[in-house]
Amino acid sequence: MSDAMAIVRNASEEEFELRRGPWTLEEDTLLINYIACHGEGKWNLLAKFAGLKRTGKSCRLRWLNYLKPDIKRGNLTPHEQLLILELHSKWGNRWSKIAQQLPGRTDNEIKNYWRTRVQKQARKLKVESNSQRFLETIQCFLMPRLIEQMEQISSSSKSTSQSSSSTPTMETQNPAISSLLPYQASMNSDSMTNQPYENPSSVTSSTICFSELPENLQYPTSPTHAFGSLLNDCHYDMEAFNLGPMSEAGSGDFLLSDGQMAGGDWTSDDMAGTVWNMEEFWQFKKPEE
DNA sequence: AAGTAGTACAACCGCTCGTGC
DNA sequence: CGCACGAGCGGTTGTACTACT
Repeated sequence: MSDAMAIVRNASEEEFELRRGPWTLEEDTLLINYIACHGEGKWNLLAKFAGLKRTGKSCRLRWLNYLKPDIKRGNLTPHEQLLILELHSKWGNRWSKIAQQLPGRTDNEIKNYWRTRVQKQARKLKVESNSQRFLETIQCFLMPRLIEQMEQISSSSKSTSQSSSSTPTMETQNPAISSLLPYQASMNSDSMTNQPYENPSSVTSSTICFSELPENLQYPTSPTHAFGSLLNDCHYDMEAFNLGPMSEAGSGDFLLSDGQMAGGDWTSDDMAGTVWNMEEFWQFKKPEE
């Protein structure tokens, strides 16, 4: 059927018309109530018994991506963006696997983020989004800038807030994340030590300012090139960065320090305003054709 | 204010995988 | 082994919203 929004008739299976398109409040309520009473699973039967004129597939998707109580709304924090970049460099388009490391975020959301923001910039740069060159660009520029931004948030919050938050941290929310932190011991930045991360709630605006990038910044010909030119003043331990293809799990993975992960409520509304501005970032000089 | 372009994201589709018979 | 079915995954599309002219 060419008309994607057409009503599907399948008389052999259903005596009613299957609904498609946006969910209504009534449908959402039906689905929520049914799952509250009977739990998830058996989606086709669920759709039938809940009185929903939807496919089981559709119900499952609606629940997992939108209605589930622990779904986190709002912009991705710098920490989450960094984690996505890191995990994607490791696992590729394994969105569900990546989503498992970001509590409250769905694979769909992460996929959308990657396609609409990251890949779009790759296209602008005429860099193949899955190429080694693009991977290097991410590693050499995006990740350090995100780390720097998180560092700024950290130091800012330390100076303005001494109260420790009782809000669950990313680490405590998801033990899997804390297990992904071999990187912490390698980061030599003064504020990248293992100090507990304070609640950054005092930070209300922390959009990365990429105007700090050198005006004549060249597209990196190598990771070393990029780090050397950009991060000499940033106190990063270059040895700590695994600048290789990052495709293998294990030692040397580029991961966040414990201090970055713990203590801060990265999910707070304040942090939701910390949209990492990709457009500003990509202002550096495009590679020669 | 209106039209247009760009963006974000919800939803759908096709495919694969696992399981039970 | 092969089939049917449910579940899940990644890719793609449609559209509402926003920014820009």
